[in-house]
Amino acid sequence: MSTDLPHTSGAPTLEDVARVAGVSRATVSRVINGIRNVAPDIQEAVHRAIETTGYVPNRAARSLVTRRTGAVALVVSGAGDAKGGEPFESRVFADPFFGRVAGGVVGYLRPRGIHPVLMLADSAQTRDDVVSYLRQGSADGALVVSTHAEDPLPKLLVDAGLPAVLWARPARPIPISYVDLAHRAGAALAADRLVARGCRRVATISGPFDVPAAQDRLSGFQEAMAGHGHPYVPAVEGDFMPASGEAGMHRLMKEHPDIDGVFVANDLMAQGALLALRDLGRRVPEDVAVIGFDDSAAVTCRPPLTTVRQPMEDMAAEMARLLLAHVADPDLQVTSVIVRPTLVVRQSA
Amino acid sequence: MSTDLPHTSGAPTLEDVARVAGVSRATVSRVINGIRNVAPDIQEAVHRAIETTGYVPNRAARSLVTRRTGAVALVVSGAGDAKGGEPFESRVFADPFFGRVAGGVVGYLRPRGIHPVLMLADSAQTRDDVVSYLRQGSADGALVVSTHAEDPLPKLLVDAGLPAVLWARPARPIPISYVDLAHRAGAALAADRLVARGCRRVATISGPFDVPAAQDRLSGFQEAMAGHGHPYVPAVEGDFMPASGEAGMHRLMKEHPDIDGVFVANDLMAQGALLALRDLGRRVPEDVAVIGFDDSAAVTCRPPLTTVRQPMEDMAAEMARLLLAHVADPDLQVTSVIVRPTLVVRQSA
DNA sequence: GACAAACCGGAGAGCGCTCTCCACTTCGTG
DNA sequence: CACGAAGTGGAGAGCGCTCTCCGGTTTGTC
Repeated sequence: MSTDLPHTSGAPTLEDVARVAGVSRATVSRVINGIRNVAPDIQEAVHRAIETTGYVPNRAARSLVTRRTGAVALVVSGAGDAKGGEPFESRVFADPFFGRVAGGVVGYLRPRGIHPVLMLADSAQTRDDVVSYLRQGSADGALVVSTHAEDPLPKLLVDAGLPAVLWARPARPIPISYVDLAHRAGAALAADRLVARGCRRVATISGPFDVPAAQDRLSGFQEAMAGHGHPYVPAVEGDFMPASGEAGMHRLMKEHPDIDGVFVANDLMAQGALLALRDLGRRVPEDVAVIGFDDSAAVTCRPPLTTVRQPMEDMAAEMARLLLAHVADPDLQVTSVIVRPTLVVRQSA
Repeated sequence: MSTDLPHTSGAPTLEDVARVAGVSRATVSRVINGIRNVAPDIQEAVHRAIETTGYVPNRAARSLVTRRTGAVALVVSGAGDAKGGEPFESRVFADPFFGRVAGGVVGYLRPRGIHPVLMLADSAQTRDDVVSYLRQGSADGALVVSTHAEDPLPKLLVDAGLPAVLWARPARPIPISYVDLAHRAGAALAADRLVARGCRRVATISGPFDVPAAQDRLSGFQEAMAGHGHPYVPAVEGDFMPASGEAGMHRLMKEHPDIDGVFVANDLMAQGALLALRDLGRRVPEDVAVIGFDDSAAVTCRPPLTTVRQPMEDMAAEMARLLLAHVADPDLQVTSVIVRPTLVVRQSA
């Protein structure tokens, strides 16, 4: 019969399905959303009608009434103008760190039928864009990874009453949920290992002092070394990039030629440090033991890097879980999840 | 006056703005969307009303009527079960290749106020999810990066009449727009360089034979070498990962100890090849010259890698541009954009 | 000064969906 | 056998926005 066809061109609507199934729109909606009891034979008829019409619910119409989108923003926030050269987006996404976080988020969200929207916030303008984006109901909440400590975005989100979860504790305390690593404990793991190996002259290459994680790793390491009877640990500051690890290692060896153990605040810099050590003719781990942090680039190093593993995928998944909880229950209390790192022993220490 | 306040709790709507500005909904809509002429003083009044109410248009309501979402899907498609071990999302996003593509896409899309939705398609189920996602109007089109040659997703998209643009030419010709690199020309650049340096015994480490780009790089290189009077070029197959480059290099040197130049089909494998060469005590470039491809990991190599640069960010931006054109005009003809690579000379050759 | 042409702003009809009533069955129970 | 409780499905009111008509007001032109 001709009335079985959609009445207008374009995608079939609920109305079309209802007509084909011989029921009302409301019933079809119930079947689709699994609400209340609908007699089995009618459910069956509706499913058949959906099948034959090729119906797919319209997301915009649905979220107009439910006030939910089934999307979350994954925003990378930082200072775009910090260093010249490449644009922010190139630097950010090229970092394996981001990739692993994205992987963890997607791994958790995908089975739940929700997808992350990639956003970058590197200026006042783009930060406002993120807030607007959420306010217009384009996403239900935000997962925020800040590259800079003083990032104002988290506060903007809190002030706007938008659900959000942060990667890492914010520099300035604000009422927002976050997931972080026990950096100090991780650094202590490295210190223990170095001492256990018999290293006597230990140094460290830290991350930028203005990022809390870098501070924690540094002070955690120094403290643990102090506990092992080494009150003074030479330290140089890097920027988490390989080149700074290389330069830092050179400086360290020049100033303290007898160093026999180094804790480097992330794997990327450790990679550079390894290069420097090789150039200087020092064997790793025989002459100098090296421990990295993150377990991000460890296997591609020569020798394979002993490192403090940060389970980024798990942490990212945890962020997603927390965010969905906040979205489901706006009154949910702010919480923090601190994950414990583990030491992965390979060959460099 | 009390009527200036939104009549209900929740976000202000067009209606609220209209009331405050003393005009109709339609006029506010016109001002916001910049359609037709609205008297300057009224525009002014509307803007003020928007300001005071803190109005933000509701995306769902808007796209319900415009049938546009202002979002595109960025889908990474491939075979998830190919190799055991880590889940697909971890492998994919950890690859700097993906990061650069994402960066290019975001760089182009962001100034236009549109954001990519990250999706993964690694099974029949998830491929259907992508199609459904687009069909329900959650995104206006798809940017597809396939990791596998026989990926069925592009065809599904074409069959569903959904706007989509591919990264790289599909293995099987289908009517879909794509952006690709002139791989053969790039390989020829490498051949020319090696020959110009005086290399006499040249070999190559190729990518997997089932990916078209790898084939093109291999045959393009062989052909160019033939043109230089070298009809036979020893070749081993890798999988684009560092370890396979290292293994390949060892095999090559064992079978042909007099090799003095190698073209490696991507930088990641070249990185591994460099490691192998160092282990074998060969100096680069004095004993063996090495040229990579992509310019992705080149600067972190020792020595810095001479490589064929693939401008991924530009290509990704071009994909985005093409997709938006297809979205704006559904009848737009299918096109392909082939980008020319350049040789970046560093120290390895 | 009259008439058309341009301009401006309002009314109102949906876009496709969810969800709250309500009416109608069908049971179980005293 | 009557009566309320539970279960089942329909009607209809919006969600917030865009956009087509249309009527009213200016402006230009002979």
